[in-house]
Amino acid sequence: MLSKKTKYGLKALTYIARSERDSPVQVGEIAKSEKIPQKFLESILLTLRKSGFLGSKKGKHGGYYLIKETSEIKMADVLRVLEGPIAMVPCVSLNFYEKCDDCVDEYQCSVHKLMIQVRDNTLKVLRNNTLKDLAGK
Amino acid sequence: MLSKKTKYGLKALTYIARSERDSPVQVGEIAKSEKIPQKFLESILLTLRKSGFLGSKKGKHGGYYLIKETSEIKMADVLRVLEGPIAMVPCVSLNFYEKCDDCVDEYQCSVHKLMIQVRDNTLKVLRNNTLKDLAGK
DNA sequence: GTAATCCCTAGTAATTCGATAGGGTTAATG
DNA sequence: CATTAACCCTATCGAATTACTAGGGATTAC
Repeated sequence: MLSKKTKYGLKALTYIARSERDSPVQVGEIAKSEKIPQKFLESILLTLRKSGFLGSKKGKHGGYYLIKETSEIKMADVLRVLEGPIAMVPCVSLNFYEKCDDCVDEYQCSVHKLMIQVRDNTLKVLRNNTLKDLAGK
Repeated sequence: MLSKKTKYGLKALTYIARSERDSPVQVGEIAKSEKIPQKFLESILLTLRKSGFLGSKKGKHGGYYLIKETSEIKMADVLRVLEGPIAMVPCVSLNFYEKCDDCVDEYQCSVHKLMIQVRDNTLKVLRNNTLKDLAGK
C-alpha cells in the first residue's frame, strides 16, 4: 500500500508543476486545494527540498518551486525518497539490498525469484514516468 | 513491503510443491526447514486451506497437500489472499476498488495515472507466474 | 488410550503511520 | 522597525497494523 506521505508528495509535486507561475507556491495553497493536512504537507515538502527536488523561499510571499525540469524528475527517485525501497523484499533491492536471515540459498528462493520480476517491471514504469508525464504537460 | 505472512506462505507452498510425496507435509517440518515460527505458519496454512489452495489431513501423520496442479496456482490469487489488494492505492484496485475521499477528478489525478501502470505491470507478472514456475518443476 | 497432528480463538508486544504541537527563523511591507 | 506571512525543525502521540504467542480442542494412527 502506498503511504499517504508519498501520495501527498506526488500530488504536491504535480500541483507545483501544473501551476505556471514565476513566484513560489505556498504550502497552504496546496494543502487547501489538494485536501492535505497542512502541517503534514509541510514536513513532506521539507523532505523533498532536502532531497533536491524542490527549492524554497522563506518569509512573506515565500513558498516552494521546482529546481529541475519536470522531464528530469523520475518517479523512481521520488518514490525512493518518500516511500523507501521500491523492491518488496530487501533481498531484491538494488539500492537497499539486505540478505534474508532465513534464506539459505537466494537463488533457490521462490519469493526471490518472483519479487525480482515484480521489481523489474515496477522499476521500468517508475523510470519511464517523469513529473512531466504525470502533470500532463 | 511484502509481509512476513505472505513470504512465509509462498515459501511453504513452494516447499509442499517441491516435496514429491503421496503423504501430506507437516507444518512442523516446513517450519523447521524454512525457519518459520511454527504457530504463525499454522495460521497461514489454515488461511490457505480455507481459500482453496490446500487440503489437509488431521491427526497423526496428517498435514497439508496441494489440491490443484501447481500450474493452476497463480501468484496473483495467492497474493490477494495473503497480502490483500495488489494495487498500491484502492482507487486503482480491480478487486477492492474504493474512491479516494480527497480526489476530485480521478482522471486528472497523477497518483492514479501512475499507479494504474504499476498495477498493470505487477499483475502481468503475478498472473504469469504459477506455483509451478516458482517451484521450478 | 496415547501421541501426533491439525483446528481455532484470543491476546499481545513491537513497529509503523498519520498527524499534531509548538514554536524558531526569515523576509516583505508600510 | 514592527507586523505579518511564510518556511524550518523537533518532538510527540494515538491508532492501526504486523508478527507472533498462548492455550487449548478435535481428530486420527497405532
